[in-house]
Amino acid sequence: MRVYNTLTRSKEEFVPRRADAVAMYVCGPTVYNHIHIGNARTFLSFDVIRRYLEWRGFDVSFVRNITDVDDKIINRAREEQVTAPEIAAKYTAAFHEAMERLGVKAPTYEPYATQTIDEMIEMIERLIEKGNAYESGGDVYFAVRSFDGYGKLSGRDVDDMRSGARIEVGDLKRDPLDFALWKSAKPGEPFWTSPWGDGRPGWHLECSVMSTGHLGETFDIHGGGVDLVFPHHENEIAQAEADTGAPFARYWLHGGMLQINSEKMSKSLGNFMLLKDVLGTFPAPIVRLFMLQTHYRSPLDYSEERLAAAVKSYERIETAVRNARAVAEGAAADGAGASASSADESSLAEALVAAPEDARARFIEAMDDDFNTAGALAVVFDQVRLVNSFLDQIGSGRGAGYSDLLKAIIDTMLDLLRVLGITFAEGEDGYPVEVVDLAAQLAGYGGGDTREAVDALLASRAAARTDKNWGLADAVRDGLAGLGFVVEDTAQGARVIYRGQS
RNA sequence: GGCGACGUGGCCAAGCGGUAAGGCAGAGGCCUGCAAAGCCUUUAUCCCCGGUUCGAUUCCGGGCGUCGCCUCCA
Repeated sequence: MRVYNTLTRSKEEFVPRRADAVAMYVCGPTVYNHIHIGNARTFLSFDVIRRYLEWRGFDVSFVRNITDVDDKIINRAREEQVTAPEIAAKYTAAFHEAMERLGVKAPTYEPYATQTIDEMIEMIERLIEKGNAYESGGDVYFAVRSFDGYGKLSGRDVDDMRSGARIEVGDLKRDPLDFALWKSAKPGEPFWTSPWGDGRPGWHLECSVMSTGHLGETFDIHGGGVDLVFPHHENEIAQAEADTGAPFARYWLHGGMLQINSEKMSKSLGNFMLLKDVLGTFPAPIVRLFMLQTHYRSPLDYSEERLAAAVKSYERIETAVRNARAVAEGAAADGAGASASSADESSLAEALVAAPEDARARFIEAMDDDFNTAGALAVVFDQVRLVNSFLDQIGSGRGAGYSDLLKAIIDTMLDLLRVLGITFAEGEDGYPVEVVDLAAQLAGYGGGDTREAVDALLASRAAARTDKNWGLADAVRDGLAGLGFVVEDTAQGARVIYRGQS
């Protein structure tokens, strides 16, 4: 398995510190607002990485924090005239709900900054003791120049940065590059008691403390969006490595930005779409498919057109699964044996036999190469075409004998898609009540059950078609279409797919 | 200005030394009462210019263009 490591700017063989386990940390949200779809992309990327590592047999410890103390939270609380903890609680809950809706697995540990204050204070004390930090007017700063490796992650030279850094009048820093570990509290701000007076931790510190706290020194993977490389991750490294003297994280993985009109989506630019709103229009599997068709490190442009295209490709998979299942189940019911009736059919059958193992191998090959989800999806679509071609070849009613083969390939496809967190709803109903009226009108249905109504409509359409009463047959189909149903005539008879009203 | 990434068919996107996966869209054909779904066929001087190589989309240099970080940001 090879992964791109920002630290070395190259793809490296991935060797976790323990052969059978992976310790990974991903920077979680600062809970001052709903997360937008760009934030979601990063969480999704690392969710897939985590799922893949688990699928490959690693015991994954996945830590993702909640930063619930920060200037932005305080500002937001002021705006909304509530307390900072109320803001944090509100958006933490919203974050959890959104992650669940997106199908992002819950982390193994989810530490909160406000519950780690003691540990942070302890780290600051150690850093002061070692000469890497100093107190100044109630604040504590990290002395960037006291740490040799500063800039190694982002490829910066401390002296180059100096010219660009601004020095504010009355700054308490000794060096403009120094960053705050502890900020003294201003009136009305939340605070904790510390050896340097009442205050709160600076950004960056919580991640160093919480990651090493749960995963130990020199854990395997540290992830986040590329925009966190500097200064956030650079500072995390400085704090943690100055403290422990050991390497902080071994592989630094960074996700590319989600863009809109080729421009980074961000809250400060105001060009963002909230995840919860996007999920209101496009279900989680669609959003995942849309995002995973691009490599996680590449920029990805958001557009509704592309989401709509993802709907079509999702339906392509869904249809293949449904068709294969229908044939496999019908065949199993027949119980009769069958032999290939043509050369094409038998060569396709051979390909089908090899398909599950072949797909798995190619999927692994793609994912082992820095989590190439786009390549992995191509493998799935290849299986889709294989299955469809086969179904096309064997034609109607002759699936017998191929039932197990079809089931095996479908199971494999679904298994691979599950690694990407892309799932399919099973046997949902939720038909609109209007079908009952439609059935009363067109099929003489007298009951009140939506499923029965649909069955009655299909039965009346089948009868109409036998009588070549195309007018009635089409009226039924059009009526159902108006309610969000697609009618498909298959070898096993007519079938209805509910796509919802739109 | 400093650091970094990227530029592949109509749109999106893998591949990264032996002339190009996949998705969406388009065209033609098959199937269908008509559809839907599906199958088959079909669409690429891989941004430009040099260089290395038997051979480059793939490596190196230069150019042009787009984007990110350098301030809060996933």
